[in-house]
Amino acid sequence: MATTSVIHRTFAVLEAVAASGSTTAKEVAQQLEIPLPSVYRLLNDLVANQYLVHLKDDGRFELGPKCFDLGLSFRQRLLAPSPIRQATAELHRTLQAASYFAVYRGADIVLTYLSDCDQHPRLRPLRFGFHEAAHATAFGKILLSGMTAEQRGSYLEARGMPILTPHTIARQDVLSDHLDEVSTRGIAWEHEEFLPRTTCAAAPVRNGSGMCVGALAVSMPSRKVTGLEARIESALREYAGQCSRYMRAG
Amino acid sequence: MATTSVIHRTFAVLEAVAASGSTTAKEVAQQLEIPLPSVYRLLNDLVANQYLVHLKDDGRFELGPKCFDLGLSFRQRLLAPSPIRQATAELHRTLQAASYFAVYRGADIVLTYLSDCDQHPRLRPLRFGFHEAAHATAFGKILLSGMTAEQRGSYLEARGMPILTPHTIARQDVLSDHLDEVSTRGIAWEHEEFLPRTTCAAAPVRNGSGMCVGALAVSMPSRKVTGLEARIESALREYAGQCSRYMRAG
DNA sequence: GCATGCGTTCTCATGGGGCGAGAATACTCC
DNA sequence: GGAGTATTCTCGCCCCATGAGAACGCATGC
Repeated sequence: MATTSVIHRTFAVLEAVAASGSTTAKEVAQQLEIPLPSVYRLLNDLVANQYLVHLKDDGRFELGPKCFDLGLSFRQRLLAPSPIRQATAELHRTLQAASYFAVYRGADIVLTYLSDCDQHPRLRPLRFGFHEAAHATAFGKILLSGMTAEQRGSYLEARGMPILTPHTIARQDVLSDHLDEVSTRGIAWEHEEFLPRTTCAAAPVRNGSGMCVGALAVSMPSRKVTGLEARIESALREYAGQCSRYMRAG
Repeated sequence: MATTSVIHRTFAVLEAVAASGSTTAKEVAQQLEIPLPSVYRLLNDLVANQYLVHLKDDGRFELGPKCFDLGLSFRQRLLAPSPIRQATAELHRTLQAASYFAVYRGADIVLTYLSDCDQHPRLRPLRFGFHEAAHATAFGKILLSGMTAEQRGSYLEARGMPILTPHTIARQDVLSDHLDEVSTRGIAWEHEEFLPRTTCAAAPVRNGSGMCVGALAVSMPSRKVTGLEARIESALREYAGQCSRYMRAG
């Protein structure tokens, strides 16, 4: 499948170490079904490149500093710019709800900022860099609705549409109709399709050409939403508009 | 030098992308002096493994989500346990100074927690995962003094003793004498050897066998230190003692 | 001291597959 | 439609990754 098997293997080893936190050459070998000498070669190469460290005491391997550096570089590159962060934080304050900002990244959809607090915590699986389940999140719907039909098709093809709750939209045609509506309304709602008892809403952020480039979203316990729909939508539009203004300027 | 050149090359490409934030195949090729087709092969393998993404719009390559995952795993593995973090934070509050906690990690010396605030900010280059310049930091001196002579020798051999300020100790024999003193006093001072106008101090944290396993440290503007030396030392000893107690228990 | 076990490295013959020049293709922008 | 650029394909060469097996180093136990 992958052209160069060495590289694939190397990352398999690296990820095996990452997953277990701390492991031995033997464990990696039997887990990945690679002969021991080869595993040692790979591990040593990874150590030489500072992606692993070899703990001499007990002969275990763990992640090395370069792994963290990569993470930092990724974060630095992707973190939403300060005006966007501010708008997201104000949305959080205004609606008393955890707020999110997401963008396209190549073919992907990625969360690049979150604003929450102890009273209004983020949804558990959501974090900076989150890039799954677009079909079941409000910001995902916004960004899916901004794609061309074929982009969206290959996106859903590649990732599938996992069923996360009884309300998750699991059929492409249903989703497609739903996204048309999202697109015309300029707001996406997500009612317990991602997590039980949780509702999200999102609005698009556009650049100078009017193209959708991002999504601003909030999450709330479903019981708190009733009656506030209009207020949520107008706040989303308001702050998404702020973001769009920044996008047009920059 | 590295046995498997493929792996070395692959990481060279990955790091080139990380360093530039966003780059093209051609730039990588001429920067690393690797023929273009080979660069594309490596880039595509990295994309296939989710360590890079290929931005279709402008044909640039950037870091992929797996990079962030690695960073998270590293952080999760290394972050100091909660009692240690609390002790470090209390030291910060007590002395009104940014506080740090560092440990051994294989042959390395790594910062695994920092506690600071706007009034008492951390030293700029210091961050979670920092693992350089042990000869010029207080916590580094503590942990170097806890090594055997040959461990320390090979450590300094491998990393050298870069001169960071006019006061940086740059000779191994001088450092060695200094570390003997540190070891007997049970406190390390660092006076503007790492950053100008900045002074640090550290105390060892020991496990049940009395072996040094960590270092608790503070940094302050040098002008604020005068007259407080005794108070700083006793607070360091106090909270390092708390950490040691935790280490004996765990 | 000798035996045992485990982690790690070495040796070496084999052949899979990585390599890179060059060409071909797929784009985009005038 | 043509020039320029980004990306992939082709293909034969030969390098070097591979893995079985053995050897080494270093514990611990008897």
